[in-house]
Amino acid sequence: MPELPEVETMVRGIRPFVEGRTVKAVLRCRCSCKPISIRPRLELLAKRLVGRRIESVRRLGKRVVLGVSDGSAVVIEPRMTGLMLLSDPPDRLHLRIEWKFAGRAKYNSIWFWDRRGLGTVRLFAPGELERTLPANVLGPDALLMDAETWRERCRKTSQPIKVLLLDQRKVAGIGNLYASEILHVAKIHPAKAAGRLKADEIRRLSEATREVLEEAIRDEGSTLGDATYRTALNRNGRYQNKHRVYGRGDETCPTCSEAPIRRFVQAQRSTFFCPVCQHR
DNA sequence: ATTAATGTTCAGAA
DNA sequence: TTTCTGAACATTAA
Repeated sequence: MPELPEVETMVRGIRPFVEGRTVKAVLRCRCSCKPISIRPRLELLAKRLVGRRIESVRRLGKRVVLGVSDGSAVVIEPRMTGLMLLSDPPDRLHLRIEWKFAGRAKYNSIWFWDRRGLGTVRLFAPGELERTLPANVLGPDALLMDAETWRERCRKTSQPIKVLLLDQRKVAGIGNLYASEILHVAKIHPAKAAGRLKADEIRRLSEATREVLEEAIRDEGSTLGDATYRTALNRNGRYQNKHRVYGRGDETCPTCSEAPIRRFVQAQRSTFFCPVCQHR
């Protein structure tokens, strides 16, 4: 499930083989499943991109953005199971789009692979991305948040802090897995109202967010047992080995060794926490 | 064999 | 305005 660390890993993985290169072709991969959402349709997308250079590869929240030489931008949204790959997809059946580049390097293509097919690919005209995703739609990046920004974002809301962490308008990049991990490190109960967090809880939240996300990036993200996330070069992430609570219901808390991790549902998603470390 | 669960985003309802 | 629910989809486990 690509969240900030996984998307950052994809971006860093493909960047050296994409930036500065000219698009030679954009191809639909043969795939018997329902087609994913591509706007404009693939033939038109190809026409707009072929012959142009990709000047930048960056991450916007949980999205991958390819900056094109004419000022337009390709935005890839992996959602649940989407991956950006340089080679070796988990299977060929769910390859969706291939971008081919002119010239010869170690890798001359990138692919968007997506098993469930909930991912999307969109071309934004110059300036359109800034208009479509203004600050009130996409909050500040989780890695750039300081304690003061956290305080402002959490103000005056009864939203449980775990639910707030998932709200991309409040803060961009955190998903279900890292929300549980961050709150455990910060020692904050996931159901606590964000607006009632004390100053030192806000400080811990700010520090835990950076700590968890940066370490997860160093470990190239989390590859769960039944999930399909891999790096651009078909490696497993390693951060799953360091998960403290996510997916560890009934296991003893690694921090206090005093209680089993508990699972409950918030906003229709699983939340994991330690009732001792994260009291009240 | 059917059903639930998985977790991100958006449309539409409350 | 804000908050919530269901749908999009494919696969696996129960």
